[in-house]
Amino acid sequence: MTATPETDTPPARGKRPKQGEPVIDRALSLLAVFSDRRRALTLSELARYAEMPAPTALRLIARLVAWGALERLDDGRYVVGVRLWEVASLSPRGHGVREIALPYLEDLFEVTRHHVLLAVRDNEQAVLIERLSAKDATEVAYRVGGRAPLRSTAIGLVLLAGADQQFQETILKRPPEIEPGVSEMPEGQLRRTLSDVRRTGIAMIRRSLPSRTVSVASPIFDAQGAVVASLSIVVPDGSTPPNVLAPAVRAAARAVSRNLGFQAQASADVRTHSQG
Amino acid sequence: MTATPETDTPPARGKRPKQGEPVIDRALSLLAVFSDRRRALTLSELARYAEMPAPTALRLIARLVAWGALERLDDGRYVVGVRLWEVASLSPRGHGVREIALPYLEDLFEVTRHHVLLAVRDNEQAVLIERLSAKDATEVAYRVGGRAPLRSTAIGLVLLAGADQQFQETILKRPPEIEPGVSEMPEGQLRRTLSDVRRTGIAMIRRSLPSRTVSVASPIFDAQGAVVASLSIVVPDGSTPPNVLAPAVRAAARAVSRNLGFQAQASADVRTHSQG
DNA sequence: CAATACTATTCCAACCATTGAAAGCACCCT
DNA sequence: AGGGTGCTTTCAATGGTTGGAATAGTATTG
Repeated sequence: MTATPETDTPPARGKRPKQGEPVIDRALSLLAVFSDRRRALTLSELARYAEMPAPTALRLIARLVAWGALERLDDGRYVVGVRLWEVASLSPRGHGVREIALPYLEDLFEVTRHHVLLAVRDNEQAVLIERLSAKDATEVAYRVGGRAPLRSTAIGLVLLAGADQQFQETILKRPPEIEPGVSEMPEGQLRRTLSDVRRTGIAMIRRSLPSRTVSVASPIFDAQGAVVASLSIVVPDGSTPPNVLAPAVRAAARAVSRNLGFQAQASADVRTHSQG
Repeated sequence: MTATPETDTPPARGKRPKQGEPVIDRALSLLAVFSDRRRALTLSELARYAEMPAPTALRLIARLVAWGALERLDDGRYVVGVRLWEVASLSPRGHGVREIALPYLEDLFEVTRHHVLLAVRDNEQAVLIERLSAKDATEVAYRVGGRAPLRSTAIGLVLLAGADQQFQETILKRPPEIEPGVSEMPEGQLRRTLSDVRRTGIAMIRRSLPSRTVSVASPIFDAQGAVVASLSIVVPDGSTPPNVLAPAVRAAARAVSRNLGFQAQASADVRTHSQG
């Protein structure tokens, strides 16, 4: 124990690395370290990925564990806790829509026996809120809680088509990302597609990875007529033809919309549409 | 909330009231304010319920919103954000079990067309992880993300019966809570019931509120043979008799267990059981 | 239409929770 | 035994944090 008040003890003081960041941000960055691939992490892993010293990480984690945001496994690793999940279940755009939509998703699922998806938009991506899949269903690209691109998925196109003009322009201007298995559309075609989606209430996309599938999606509106979510079905390419699926998907989406207080308009275009 | 000023507040000396609490705890206490009844809150509501000055609350909330843990509505109120939901979806005991169990829940649901529930234990309560319900199903007491007592629900009894001895004793010693609609068991009977649940793999409870229902639940085991979740079905009293439901519920629960890596033992008692 | 009441936001100087290097433990592996 | 890795505790310096006060905005009332 060095308890001697030294006078000449300025031992090459290293700069405090990342001091200055708000505590909450640090705590949240710890949570953000968790991902599909990283569901259980050790202290040092958390500290490393969140870029902070181990003692700091430990202190923050201790608080998070005490509250229940994280849980500690027997082997010492940390995982996201049920308490956090519990609070998160109050997210209107998370479990909120889900709760209302689920019965209709189930109906659609039972009839078709194919993947049924529900997603909302968060920033520039679609977040998968729910997915019903048969045990023996074809492989599917995205998991619940995961994110999907807006431009290259049916479920994303619907959300993009329903977003405010300004946001759409931002995305449209962006150079197409290259994603394997889907053919990205040039800006012109994308514009036309979005317009079609708005008009018909249906988006359709074919992709070849991870397996050859066709997706058909339709928008869910809230009471104000805004697109709040997107409902989609994914079937193996070559099984049920899309034009047969479309009415079922649209009907399911409409049913959910109605349940959200949306008054189906007599007019064809419910929302602002750009050009004819 | 009756605003009683001088409850435990020290002499109003103009001193900092509650300074000294870790920032994270405060931030988390803000999250904890949200509940089934309080899904959208104003700044002042949040500050009031979390017991902190408005400026402090605002500052913390700002960070939470920036990260996406909270979202701000057009009317200025705050709700739990999708980003938080996204991270929470990585909770092994939350979405984790759910993901694996869902297909089997669906099967059970389709066959029976009654409420199918999935829950895990968190502390002294059961947390509802999933609930499948028909659109026209009977009213049910608990919602997904909500909590249910261990002693007076079938789904809870299963979790209690599967908990470690020490925890069980703690609960058993506790005086029975009075919950309307269910008859609480005295300690002796409860002990016998728990033992039965362990032996048979089935818990059954009848309740009269919010409607007359019968619940049948069965444990889900992980690879180590520990009870990690509980699967239950809730039917209107007088419809399908419990002894008909039991096998179906047990089978579904076992199917999930197997999927979790549980090796069904030949022996009857898989886990430590107290006394015969 | 002013008065009242409430909520939201900005400011800022005092202050205490926060910080991370260092050192001590506890386990591996070889 | 020795080297390595990861976890935990300690502690003094410090800068993020704090909340009263003031201001602006908004709804309600007389």
